[in-house]
Order: sequence, then structure tokens, then C-alpha cells
Amino acid sequence: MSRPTMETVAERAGVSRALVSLVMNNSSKVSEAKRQAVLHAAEQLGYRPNLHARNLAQARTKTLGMIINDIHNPFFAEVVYGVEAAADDYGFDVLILNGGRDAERERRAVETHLQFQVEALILVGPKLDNDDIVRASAVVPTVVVASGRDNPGADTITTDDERGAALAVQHLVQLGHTDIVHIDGAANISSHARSHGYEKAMRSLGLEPRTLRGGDDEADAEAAIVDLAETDSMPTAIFAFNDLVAAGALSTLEAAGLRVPDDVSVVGYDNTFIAELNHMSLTTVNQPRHQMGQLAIRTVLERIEDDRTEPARIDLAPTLSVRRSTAPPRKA
Amino acid sequence: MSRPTMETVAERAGVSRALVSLVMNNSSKVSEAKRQAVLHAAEQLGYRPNLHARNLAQARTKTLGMIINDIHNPFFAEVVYGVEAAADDYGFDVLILNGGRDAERERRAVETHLQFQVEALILVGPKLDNDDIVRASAVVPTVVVASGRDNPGADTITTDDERGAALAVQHLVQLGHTDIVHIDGAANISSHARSHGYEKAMRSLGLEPRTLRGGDDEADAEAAIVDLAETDSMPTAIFAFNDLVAAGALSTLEAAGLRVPDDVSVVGYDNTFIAELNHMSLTTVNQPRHQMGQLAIRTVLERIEDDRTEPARIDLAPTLSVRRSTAPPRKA
DNA sequence: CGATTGCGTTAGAGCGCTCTAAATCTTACG
DNA sequence: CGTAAGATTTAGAGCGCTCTAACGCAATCG
Repeated sequence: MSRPTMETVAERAGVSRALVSLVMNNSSKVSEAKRQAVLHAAEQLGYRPNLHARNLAQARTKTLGMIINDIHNPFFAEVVYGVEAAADDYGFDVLILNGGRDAERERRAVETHLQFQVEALILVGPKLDNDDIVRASAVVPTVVVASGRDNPGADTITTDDERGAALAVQHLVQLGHTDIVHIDGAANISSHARSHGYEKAMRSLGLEPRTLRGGDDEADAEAAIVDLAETDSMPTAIFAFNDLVAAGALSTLEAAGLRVPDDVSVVGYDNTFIAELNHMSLTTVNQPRHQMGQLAIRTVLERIEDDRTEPARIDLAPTLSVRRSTAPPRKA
Repeated sequence: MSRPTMETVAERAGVSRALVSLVMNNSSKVSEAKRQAVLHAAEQLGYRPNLHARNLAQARTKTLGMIINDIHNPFFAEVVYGVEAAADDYGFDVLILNGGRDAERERRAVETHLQFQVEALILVGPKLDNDDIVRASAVVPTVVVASGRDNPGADTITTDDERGAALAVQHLVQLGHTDIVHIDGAANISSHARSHGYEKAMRSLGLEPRTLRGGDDEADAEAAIVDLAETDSMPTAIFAFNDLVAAGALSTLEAAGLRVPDDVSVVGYDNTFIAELNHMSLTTVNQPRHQMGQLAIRTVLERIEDDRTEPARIDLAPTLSVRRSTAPPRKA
């Protein structure tokens, strides 16, 4: 009852195993008659090549291993689509493993991928530390997507967080705001670059930056906003670390009786699907996620095919998606 | 420069290849001395077993193939976590392939998984048609999660959509509503069960159902709401096909100058992450997604280990998550 | 008409691992 | 001290496939 093998098909079609192999890899040097016979036999038997056997026999696997920080997070989904589209073009399969927001799980996922002999590793927003990444990239070409760190050995695809923050500030200033508070991402990986960008942009426009500690989700915004309300130092605009923090700001502001954008403007970051919701309609900084995914594949495959050795760094430009959560400040 | 093999390790440690194999599978009948020698050699060489070779040599792969309808959709993420948790318990690896909302891509994903000799297939909200599923389940044990259809041959894990709709209706009626409109899911797979449940529940409570054509995302709600507003037949409550449609309803209602829940109550379905956002705070029907994922694994592994042959159907009970989008109707 | 060419086909080794059966080494016991 | 029982270790076949080298055969050529 076990699955048919090439041998079975060969017998059935009255040819040799090698010939079946040629047909399966649609080689040009097979007579039409035999090709048909083989295909027919395979069809009848429900034959399906065994990838493990093939991968063992060949040097390569034509398989890429991708690890996603968190499959919950829709931010990464778009990157995945980009990766898949590009991998498809090159004829590679992409195996996805979920990191589950946990460095230890990611480490195991890397191990699994390596045991599967993937030809490259795509780490999307990894939690791994530098050592892990160095170790992985010593074994197989590795590309890190959307993670700001400096990863020696691995290729890196990022967007310029500093620039993104500057875009947000410039937009608000153009609207007429001068009192702009930033709620940061706390220990989050891109937090530093974004708050640095914010502060730099503010200063270069002659404004005084005010950064409050935030975090990476809705609840983290609350304390900051409540603090602003209680100390009677509510600004006219808030630039949040990401869309979730911005969403938290929205609710907390409304709970405090303030209207967005009439009383306070809010800008998010990431342009996730929630920013797009009509009900939220959040002005936010957008990262070209699809393109980042595509570039990740191109970059890493280039390494395989052209065996480049020095790591590539690609830093893309963010853009601003203006929606209804920002408006000129109320005239004082 | 190629990766070390068992042979390399054996030489280095001064033992046979078979002994290395025993150590790698931590067999108990290896002397401590040799075990250490082997582990040490493996460590030094950076040895990593080749899964393809192992899978070929063994009958089994201890690998499961999962295909997700759409990696964008956070609804499925929770199922994935359930699947992974359970698979972990049983010592199986789970390979994820993204269906990308496209039946053809899913079909190719099935093929890839089968070629990888996965021991079971977990289809989460598949777009595949019945024939595809029958064909797959003839080759390998298959379980379908969260898809209402009757899938001969495959195991099925669903929640009772009819019951879920009834929960929504009962909640609204208890609050005092009698004029409740349903915006359905159009051609969507679970649409029928939900609207049927809605209609049945309404009638059994002596109320007249009113179902409007909707769809599966935000934009689809708009036309329906606009229609209600224009014909001056706005109900006091709306039960939407899913959370996204509900979110669309929220925005359109507000745009029309109606307050939620003061003027109109809104109930969604799926309890996705957007329903939870403070700013939305959507009352919604919840499916035990994590549990569904776990059950999927248990069910399908049971089939492998105990070789059950008749397909299993598991239908779980939905629950209601009450938030702030529902309230008693305004006294007329 | 024998030798040459080239196409289509095949035998057989080998990919890295597991597993069975047999070999070897210890230890214990009469 | 010889030997059986146990504990370790190993040789070698085999998993399903690819790939190189060689083979058979018909067409081609001088």
C-alpha cells in the first residue's frame, strides 16, 4: 500500500528508472513515445516524486527557509507575499516557520531549516541576537528583513526609521503643529532609530522634542496619555511608535474627552491594516513591505548564484500615508 | 567546504557511522565515553543531521503540512498557534505554506507538501473544492479546519455557525431589540450557515428577519448601510457577517450621523483582533481558534497512530464576547 | 559496406542516513 | 580457566532519486 516509486512507474511503462527520471525533469532528449508512456503510467499510479530522495541525490534543494517573528502580526504578512512572489520567479519553494515572538523558538526554527538543507534563510523581524545570526549566516546565506540591527555576515533589508520619523514630524509641522509629543517603543528594536529621527527632526525645525515611554501595543499608550492629561501638558499632536500604540492613544484620548483630529492629531507607524480601517483612518508611516520581501529574495539568491561574499545592506525609503487622524491644530 | 556528514563525525571520533547514528538518536545503549567522543566531534565540526537522508532512510518524516488560506488574516494565526502547540507535544514539525486566497496556489501547496512526504495535511480555511480535498485525503490523512463544507474523507473541525448567529440574536433581543438586520457574507463559505442561524433564531423569538447582502470586508458593508439610511428603515441593531463588515458598518453609521451603540447596536463575528481594539470595542461571536488548532492535530494524529478510517467531525460551540458596541435600544 | 556520428536509453554508483543481524568485548559464574 | 549471557559496536544493505559513463541502434558518409 505504500506510495509508488520511480521504479514502479518504470516497470509499468516498460522503461528504465533513469528514463523516468529524465521525463520527470522534462529533459529534451526523450522520445515523445516514451515520454507519453511514462507520464501515463505515473498518472495511473498516482506517482509523486519524493523530494527527500531528490534533494539527497542532488546537491541542492531549491528550498528557502523563512522565519516570521509572529504570524499574528499582519505587518509581516505583506513581506511574506513579497518573498513568495520573488521566490516563485526563481523557482524556489519557501518553507515558513513561525517564530512565535520567542527567541528560543526561533533558534529551533533555524535549526530545523538548516537540517532541511534550505539554501538560504530569510529572517523576518527576528528576535534572535547577533550571535545567533552570525552563526546561522556562517552555514547558509542569510538575509534579515525589517530589523534595524547591524547583523554582521547577513544581508539586511530595512527601511530608514529615522527618515520615517522625520516624515511624520514634517507633516505635522506643515499642518502648523509645534507642540508634538512622541510616544516611543520602549525596548523595541526599532524604537531607538524612530525616536532619534523624531528628536533630530524636531530640533532641526527649531522645536523642542518631548519623548514619553510607550511600548509596542495598545495598552502601552494609555499611561503616557493619561500622564499628559493629568499634568495638563497635552500637546496638539502625537507621533506614536506604531499603529497599535496610536490606536491606544486614540481610545485613551477619546475617553479623556478629546477629539481626534480636532483637539489632537495622531500619527502612527507601519501602515498596518488597522490604520486603514475607516473607523481609525490613521495617518501613518508606510514601509514598502512587499518590495522588502522581494528584495530579500533577490539579494540572497544573488549571493547563492553569483557567490558574492560581502554582506549587502539595503535601506529603503519610507513614505507617509495621510489619513484623517491629522489636521491643523485648533487656533489657540 | 561541504557540510560534514555522519561519516566525517565517525572518523573524527574514531567510531563507526552506525554508532554516530545511535548517539544522534540518543539511544540508551551507547557507552558514556563514546557518546561524549561523538558529541564532541559533532560539536567541533558543526555537524547537523541531514533530514532528507533521515526521512528517506526511515519510513516516516515526523512532519506535518499546514496550508493557511491567507497569512494576512489574523483569524487564522490563532489556529496556527494551536496547531503548533499540539504538534510540539507530539514531536512533529509543522511546515507552513501560504494559500494566498487562491485555490490554484493551494493546490500547488498540497502538491509540495505531499512531495515532502508530510504525514498529514492540515488545511486551515481552504479554498480548495471538494474534489481536491478528497484527492488529497486519499493520499494522506487530512483535516480541514474552519471550513463549513462537508468534506468526505477528511476530518473536519468547525464551530457551529448557526449557533453563533443565534447567540448574537439572543444577546440583542435580551437587550430589548426587536428590529435586527443581518448583513450577510454573500458568497462566503460560512455565510449560509450564519444567515440561516440568524433567521431561525429570529423566527423562533417571533421576530421578522431582514437579511441584506454584504460580503467579507469593510467596503461591503457600506452599500447595505447606505440603503438602510436612505429608505428610512434603519433598525436598532445590526448583526454583521464578520468583524470587518461590522467595522465597515461602524464607520458608515457614524458618517451618517448615527451613534453606536446609542442609536444602533452592532455585533460582529470572529472576535478578531480588531474587535478587541478599544476604539472599536466590538461585541462579536468568538470561535475557540486555539482549541480548534489543537484538536485538528489530535484528530489527525489519532488517525495516523490508531489508524482510524472513518472521518471525524468535530463541531465546537462558539461563545459571545460582549463589548461596547451593543446596548439597549433607545426608548422610542 | 564498414566505420562514424549522434540520439535515445540504461546500468550502476552514490547522496547521508537508519536498521537488522552479526561481530566483538565484558563480566559473571561454575 | 572456559564459557555463556549481556552489553556495545559495527558491517552492510537499502531508502528513492540523480547523474555519469557507456551502450545499442539507426542514419550518414566515404
